[in-house]
Amino acid sequence: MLFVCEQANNMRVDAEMGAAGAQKRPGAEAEPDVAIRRRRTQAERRAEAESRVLAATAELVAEKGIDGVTLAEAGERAGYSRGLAGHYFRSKDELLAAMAEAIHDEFNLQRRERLRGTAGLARLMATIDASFARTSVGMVKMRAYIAVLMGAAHKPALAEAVATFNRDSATEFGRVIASAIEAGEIRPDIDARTQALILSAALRGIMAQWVLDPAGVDLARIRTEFMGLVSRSLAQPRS
Amino acid sequence: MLFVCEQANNMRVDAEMGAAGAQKRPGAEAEPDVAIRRRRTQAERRAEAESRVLAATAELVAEKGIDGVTLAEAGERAGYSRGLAGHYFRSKDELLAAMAEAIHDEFNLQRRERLRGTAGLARLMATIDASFARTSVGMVKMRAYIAVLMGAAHKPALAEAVATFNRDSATEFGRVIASAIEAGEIRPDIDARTQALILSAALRGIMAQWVLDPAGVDLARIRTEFMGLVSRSLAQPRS
Amino acid sequence: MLFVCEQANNMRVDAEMGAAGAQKRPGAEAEPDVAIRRRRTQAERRAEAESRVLAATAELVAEKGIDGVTLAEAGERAGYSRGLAGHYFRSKDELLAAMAEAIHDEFNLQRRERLRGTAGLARLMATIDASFARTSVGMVKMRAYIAVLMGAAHKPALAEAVATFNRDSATEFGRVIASAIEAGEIRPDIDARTQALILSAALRGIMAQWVLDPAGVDLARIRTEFMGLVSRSLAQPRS
Amino acid sequence: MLFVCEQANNMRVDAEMGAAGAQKRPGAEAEPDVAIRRRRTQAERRAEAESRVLAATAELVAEKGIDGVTLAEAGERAGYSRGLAGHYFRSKDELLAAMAEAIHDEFNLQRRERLRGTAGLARLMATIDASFARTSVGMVKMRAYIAVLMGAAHKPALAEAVATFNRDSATEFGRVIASAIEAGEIRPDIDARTQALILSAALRGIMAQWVLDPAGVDLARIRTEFMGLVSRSLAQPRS
DNA sequence: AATGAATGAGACTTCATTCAT
DNA sequence: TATGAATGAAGTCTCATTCAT
Repeated sequence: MLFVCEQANNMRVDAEMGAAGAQKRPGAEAEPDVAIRRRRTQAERRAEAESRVLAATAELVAEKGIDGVTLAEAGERAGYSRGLAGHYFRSKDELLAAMAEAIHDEFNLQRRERLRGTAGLARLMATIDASFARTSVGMVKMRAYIAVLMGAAHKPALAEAVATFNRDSATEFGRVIASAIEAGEIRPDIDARTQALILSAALRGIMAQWVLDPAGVDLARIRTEFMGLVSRSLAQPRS
Repeated sequence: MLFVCEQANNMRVDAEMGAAGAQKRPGAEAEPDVAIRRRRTQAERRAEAESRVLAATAELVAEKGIDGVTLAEAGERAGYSRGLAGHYFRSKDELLAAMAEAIHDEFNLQRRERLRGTAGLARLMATIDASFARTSVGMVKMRAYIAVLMGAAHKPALAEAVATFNRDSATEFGRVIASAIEAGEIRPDIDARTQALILSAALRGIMAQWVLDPAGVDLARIRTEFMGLVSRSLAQPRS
Repeated sequence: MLFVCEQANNMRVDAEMGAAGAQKRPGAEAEPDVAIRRRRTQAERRAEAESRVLAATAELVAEKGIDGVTLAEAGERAGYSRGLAGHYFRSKDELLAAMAEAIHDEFNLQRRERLRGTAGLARLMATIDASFARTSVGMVKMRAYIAVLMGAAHKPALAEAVATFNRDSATEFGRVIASAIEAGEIRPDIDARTQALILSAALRGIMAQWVLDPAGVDLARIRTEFMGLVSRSLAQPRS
Repeated sequence: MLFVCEQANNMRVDAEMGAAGAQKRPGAEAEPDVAIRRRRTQAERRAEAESRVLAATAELVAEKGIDGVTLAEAGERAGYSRGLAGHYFRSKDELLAAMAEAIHDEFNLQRRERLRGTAGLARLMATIDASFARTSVGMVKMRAYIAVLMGAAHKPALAEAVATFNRDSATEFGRVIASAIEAGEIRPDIDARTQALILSAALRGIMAQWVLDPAGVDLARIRTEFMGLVSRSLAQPRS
């Protein structure tokens, strides 16, 4: 099971190639093609290995929690050696931060696709729907995501990443709500920023509850009821 | 099992002197009575020491997370020896479970007091309000509480306790909503059980967000908006 | 093979007992004798174990150098578990620092005994002689000592200890030379401080050479020649 | 094998450009000549790269000690890749041995220049002076030199090199002293070989002390006092 | 020739747990 | 009962070394 998240990995690859380009070593000028092809291949191998390690890390986080992961197991689960994860990410914190970013990027990608072409209240609903839709990719990523969110309380390396998530999420919701208010589709007597935070936090709480007890949480029903709750609560009342 | 003292760091000496004071109360009496009183004193000491250890554990969980706690530090933070926590609770898992129970008991006590004499929609609102009110005791317990909730995903010892929390919370909310529906104060076209789960999870999500970023979360405002959101959404519409 | 160095270990023991005394635990007042005897026994065991670990560390340093020592091996060589050295000294740096101090203390003790009742030029000669005499306790300690001295260049934890050694050595030599000058036994046209540094450093260089190549260094002959060299060089010329 | 460049951190680009400049010297010629020139260029590049790696290694040894050096860092510090040092020298031991030899060669070169045209006691003094003069090239090489000397105790790869150093140094001093005795400039009642060892070891001890604590060691003053000490001690007394 | 990807061994360090006092 | 001594397992991290490109 691999991460798609081409952004995160490509960025890494780009960085490497950039560095390699700047550091042209002697003897490479004669056969630039060969050199470039060689490096690309190395870089690709590395990118794929990193991707696999991140995916394996997510699995392990989902299974054992943030503190249950070990660098060695992440490497092995990815099909490599015990030392590889440490070799790439230097420390457990960095590994976790990279994993968090990868998941976040993937979620963002999904959300953007779902929101394409929506606006106003419909866009807000689509945003909420996208949160529930994430669960369709399976519980592993969601468990890892939730674990990262909570782990931020004690791991500075994660706190940074999570702060970004929060900013992104809050501004996204806030913008949508504000524009729906302007469009007259959402009642103007609410505070967009506060509502955004409430919705974001509530969705996370629901997802957390789901990953903790999938059998006890009927997610489809919750999705329906939650969206009804929100629309009844925020929709502009008919005058 | 409740926390007795808010400040876990009181010098142990104080505790001893308190106990000594209690011991010297009356005059001299017959043998059996002395034995009984002595035993009571021992039991009291033990209870107080346990209580302090649990409070210290909660502090440490709040600071460092479930996995950051160590038995030795729990004992020391409580003002006792490195070995005491292990001596009382045998293992780290049992210590954590006991701590979780203690926090839950305390929260329950608070809630019951707040709900006394309410009914229907008002009782639902009071229940929600009680959740926010918990935060007034400070962030330490709430952080520990959230940590326990999330830790349940990977620690069987906690899973049991958290399952109880969930049952309690869901039934409490569910009962209140159902009775409010019966009373005609809440619209009947919602599913009480699902709404209960949503509210419970949403509140937890909000609390989690708060403990993660207290400065970024205006809890008072959220309380107002959230209660408005709920009442608009659930209240029986005027026909 | 144990360190004698009662000072270092006693200090540790005292500290522990002092702490224990201050931290009187409840229930201990009734049988102070038992309590004290218990603690003393524990403390003694601990002191002996520490002493053995330090001696084992010195052996290992002599064999493999500062960086070749491992905490685990120090514990095992001392006849305990792999974890003990780490348990006592927390870190490799602290272990090495403690070992350095122990050796220094032992050397100081020896020197003081040898100097008892000497003065003037004779005292200077006795000081030099004491340096050579150290070698009689075997090469292990001397190798470890030299290793510590040089290791100070890269290990802050050792640098501190070695700075003390240097101060001690320089002031000792300096005082002796200065008083011999006053007594008219050493020519006054030399700088006592500089000569002290030269003698101290030269002796260390000789010892280093010896531990590096014991077969190639005839220490007895060097002792004679060196003392002749110094006395010819420093003695007050007959007018 | 000598160090070519004092500043190891010159950009590699400079080296390349220098080589390129050398390559463009004359005009176009016949095939074989071109081949030869090319090969010479390759060899030169290699020699320069090795030299830089060795210089970088000396820097790192000076900073972090023998065990603190890593192959990767040696390559990078020299301005090349992480793999180069390992590629050239196969193993860390060989790298260190090569570095030791390079430093020794450089020191020997300096000494020979200083001794040119001296004889007898003056030559002995010049030899001593040369030791102090080494310090003028900066502390880096001297620190590395001392580190190598001490490292020989535990690293077979260095032991061989250091044995050579010792032989060279002892024979050099021994020869000079013996010839000065023959010339009647040094008293005949000393043992040349032993004195040689003493002087050599003493100088090393002084240098070690200096690199450990440059601020606390007034090298100029020590040089003066030490040479005075030696000349007073060894010079043939006027009959 | 040169780079850097990958491995695996080993050290430090931290604790839960057991046990002696 | 309470303390803390001692063990040993595990995890993080760092590198020397090998190997593919």
